[in-house]
Amino acid sequence: MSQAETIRVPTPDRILDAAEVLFAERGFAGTPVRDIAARVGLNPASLYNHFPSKQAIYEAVLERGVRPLIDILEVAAHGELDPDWGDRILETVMSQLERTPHLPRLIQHEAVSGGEHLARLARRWLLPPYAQALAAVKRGPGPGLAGWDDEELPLLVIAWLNMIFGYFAMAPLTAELLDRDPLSRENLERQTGFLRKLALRLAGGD
Amino acid sequence: MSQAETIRVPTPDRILDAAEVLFAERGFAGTPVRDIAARVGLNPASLYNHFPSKQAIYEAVLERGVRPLIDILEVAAHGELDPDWGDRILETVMSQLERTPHLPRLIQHEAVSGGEHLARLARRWLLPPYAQALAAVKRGPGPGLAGWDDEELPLLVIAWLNMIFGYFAMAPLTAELLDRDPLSRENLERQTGFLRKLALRLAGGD
Amino acid sequence: MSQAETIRVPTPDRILDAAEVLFAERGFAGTPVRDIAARVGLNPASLYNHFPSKQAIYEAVLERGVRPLIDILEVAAHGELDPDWGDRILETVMSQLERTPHLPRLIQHEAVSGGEHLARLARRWLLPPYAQALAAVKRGPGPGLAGWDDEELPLLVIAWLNMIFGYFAMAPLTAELLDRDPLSRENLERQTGFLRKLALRLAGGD
Amino acid sequence: MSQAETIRVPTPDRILDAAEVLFAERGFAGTPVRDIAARVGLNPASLYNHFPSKQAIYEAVLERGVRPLIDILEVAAHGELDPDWGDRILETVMSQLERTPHLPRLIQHEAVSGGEHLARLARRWLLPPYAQALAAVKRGPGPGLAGWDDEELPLLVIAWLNMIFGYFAMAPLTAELLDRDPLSRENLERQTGFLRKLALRLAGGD
DNA sequence: GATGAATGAGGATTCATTCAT
DNA sequence: AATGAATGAATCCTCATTCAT
Repeated sequence: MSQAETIRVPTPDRILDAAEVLFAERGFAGTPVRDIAARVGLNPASLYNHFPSKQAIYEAVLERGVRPLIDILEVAAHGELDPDWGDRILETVMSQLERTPHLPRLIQHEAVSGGEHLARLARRWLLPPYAQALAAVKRGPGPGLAGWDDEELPLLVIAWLNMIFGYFAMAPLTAELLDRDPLSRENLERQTGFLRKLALRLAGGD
Repeated sequence: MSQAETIRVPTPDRILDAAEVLFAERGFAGTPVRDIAARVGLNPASLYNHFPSKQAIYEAVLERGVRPLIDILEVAAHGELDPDWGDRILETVMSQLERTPHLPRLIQHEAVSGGEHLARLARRWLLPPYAQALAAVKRGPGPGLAGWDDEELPLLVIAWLNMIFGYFAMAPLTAELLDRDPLSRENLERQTGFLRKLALRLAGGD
Repeated sequence: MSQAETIRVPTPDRILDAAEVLFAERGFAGTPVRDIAARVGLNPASLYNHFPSKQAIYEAVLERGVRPLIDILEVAAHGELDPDWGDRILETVMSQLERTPHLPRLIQHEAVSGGEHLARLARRWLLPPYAQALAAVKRGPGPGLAGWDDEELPLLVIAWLNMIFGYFAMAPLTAELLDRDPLSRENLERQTGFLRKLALRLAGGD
Repeated sequence: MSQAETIRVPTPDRILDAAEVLFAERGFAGTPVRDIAARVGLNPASLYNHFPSKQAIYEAVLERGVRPLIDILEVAAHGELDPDWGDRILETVMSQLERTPHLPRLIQHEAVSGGEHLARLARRWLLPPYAQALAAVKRGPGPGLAGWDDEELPLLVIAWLNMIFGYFAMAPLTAELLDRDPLSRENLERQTGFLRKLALRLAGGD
């Protein structure tokens, strides 16, 4: 346990850690390389010993952050479609996002920008899980999806994504509105419970 | 009719038009004044005849875009709470956002950044309508809000905002995912219908 | 006449003047933009109001310097082939180079580097006059070219160019060797006379 | 014979080999240490195990390249002044330059720059052979130097150097103009023959 | 109102060099 | 003898802004 303190996090990871926070807060253009370096306690030039460019850092941050989510969805997509299927995904995703609470903001930044980044981002990372989610929803897990047309399903998935990611991405704003920290463990659990309830209603099975 | 062509849009408005698009696409930091000027067909220096700073342009864009939304909510808050209350707001908001489709992305940029901008933004523009929306929901419009606790209502409002605004803000991404333009009149109407249906379910009145 | 003093040299020209000297002295890579700006009495950023890049400045310097030489050769190529033809070219070229004594060093820098610059340089500026010079020599001006094979003529032209340009380009070195300024009017005249005499010998018509 | 392949060129020499090419191509300022290292297949830091600085590498390259030329001239200066004296020097120099074809470009770079390097270069390496060449010419080797004034002799020597070195230094340019490799054995022999013929004419003895 | 020119501050990145390993 | 990581000083260039015209 005292060992944990002496574990040396490799420099590239420390760079990505710093960059993740800053990119999430201020976006790509709003984040000077210098600030990333300062946060790592490094000279800006040193970053270039580990990454060839700011752009590369950005992409590495995205890759590193999105990967676990994709894995979750992939596993879920191949898992059993028992009645708790939806709950399990929701809970896994929420607890993963709790670990990387900056990621949704980063993705939001990206999505909102709609630049070239996005194209690659969407094709490489978002399209597959989106397709999986859609497929899963169509196959109808446990509670069923009574009352939704097939052509409404994509909108449902998107609305769902907006609710989950939006909650994290909008955290700074929500904090202002609610006057409390939306990312605290307590509030995250409340939000998870809320979303589960909401899902139930949307599934419309009751 | 040929008059329409010769209508001279005042320069400040043309500046705000250009800035709105660019700020929405690339965020504040990612948008050089030069690009705004170029889009208006103006020398960068000329912008300073109309606005004192880039920052001022940004705030004017926000103000101009958010104002109508606030007005809508204010009117709605004082209007009659007939059974169609929710539908009317939804439709008015959606059609207003159709006219300024970049605005949600701008707000997203802001919300996601959580910088100083946001504080003012929230206090001046978002808190009031949020409070109104919350109050309205609590008073229980037409269909009622069966089954939600009082402390869940804020989360419900936020989720609702995320769904509405997210649809617009994520348009560039959604376009990739759905392979069609989410902001076309047809798709906007579909989304409005979808949200109405969704609201019904959330209200839980069935 | 006192008017001449008050003539304002346009800033772009002043930039090119400064750049010409520095590029000739230290080459492209060895010349910081900052130094060019300082020589003009300008902030480095200001250069970019007149030229889009350091590279563009470099090319403008070359273009501006080489143009008159090309014009000379073009005129000469179409002029009469009287016995003094060679002398006239030599004298015109020498007096032109006297006015832009840095140019040969610049060209030397370029030629010696053999990079992409050179390819364009050669094709656009040097090939035509070279071809003209070669053609002129072949048609045999006044004194004739007794004793040289056709296939030796290109080498003769090149050797000739090396002698003319080399004298200017090597001036810093020659100054060391001769212990006097090779670019002084007096020495330039001596060199011109020398080259004329040398040309006579090479032409072989003794 | 298979031994030739396994001969281990000492690292310092491999460094100088790489540096010679790059310095000749791009000059001192235009050549990053990193590129030299890469060409040797070494880490940039490793160069500093063999040379104390980039500058030192540069000077070592010059020293190594110029030394044989100096030796040639020294031998020649003390050799017999038989009628073939000039031819012998010419041929020895040409064949030496054939072995280090980058050297003239390097010297050109230096000469053209006229910086501090040059001063030392000239005093240490160029002045002595220049003086020798001048003396030799004055003493009048074989064919004699009919028709040149004493004060023209330095110019003659310089012109001569320009022709010899220029041919190598300008090779990249000449290749463009002549559309063939000026440094191929065949063309070098042609050039040697051409220069011999030219020397004869300049000596003016016929 | 519009603009060309100017500029201080800052932007990402490169460079030569050092040093612990 | 080699290297990965670090760094201060530059390097080219962009940016928001000012000001005289």
